[in-house]
Amino acid sequence: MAKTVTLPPIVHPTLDEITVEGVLRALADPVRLGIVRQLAAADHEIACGGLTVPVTKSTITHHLSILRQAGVVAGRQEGTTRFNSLRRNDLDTLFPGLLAGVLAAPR
Amino acid sequence: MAKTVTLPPIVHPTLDEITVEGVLRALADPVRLGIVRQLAAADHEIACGGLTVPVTKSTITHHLSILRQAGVVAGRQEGTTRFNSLRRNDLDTLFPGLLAGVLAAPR
DNA sequence: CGACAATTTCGATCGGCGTCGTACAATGGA
DNA sequence: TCCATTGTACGACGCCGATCGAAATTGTCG
Repeated sequence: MAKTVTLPPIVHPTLDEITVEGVLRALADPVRLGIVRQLAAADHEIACGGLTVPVTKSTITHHLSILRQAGVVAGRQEGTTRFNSLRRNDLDTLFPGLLAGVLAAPR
Repeated sequence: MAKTVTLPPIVHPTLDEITVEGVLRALADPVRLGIVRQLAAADHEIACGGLTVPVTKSTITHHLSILRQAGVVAGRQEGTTRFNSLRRNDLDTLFPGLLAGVLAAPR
């Protein structure tokens, strides 16, 4: 059998668990905003190691955890690699225009 | 004489001085988010004392200062009273949809 | 099995920020 | 002139979060 999912499943908040304040807090950090921008620019998944950020790996893990708990980012496990993607549809549903407005900012 | 403007003029950032991260940081606080919601709901100016928030006066002053420095709120002095209003047009110009998305949130 | 690679977890540190109370300044009216 | 009202300035305190390094977990490949 090829099924080897021993890792604890990654938990994501459901739509009704996502709060606007949580999302704003998650986005209100330069490192996390950079991560979100990279995920939005390349509209495919990106592994932790594929992110360009000026912090260590463990700090990246911390930021991704916050982004996931806030409902901004989704994570998918594949082997030892974790692929991250923007929950664009969900965010657009809850807070239409928010993400677009943030990403429209030149800087 | 009726003209008595001796107070230091309130400074507001110009459009090119407003950053998305500054705005997000300003909005990422429950008290400040409440203030913004009140200003948005009543689309007229509100004095500091007219805001309903669970903190002391001096803390309100602090939060309004942050909101003003971030470019979210504009202040206008009239006598001893300071009237505050949302810089809705400016924010919509810089980050179209952001404010709408935030205000669309049920909670 | 053993080595390596990807990521997480843990513990510790350190700075920033939200909060308050008090004192202070400015304005307008009695 | 004196006082009430409105808001600001300042100092202090406590807590949360961003950061790092080291150790642990998990999976893959020889």
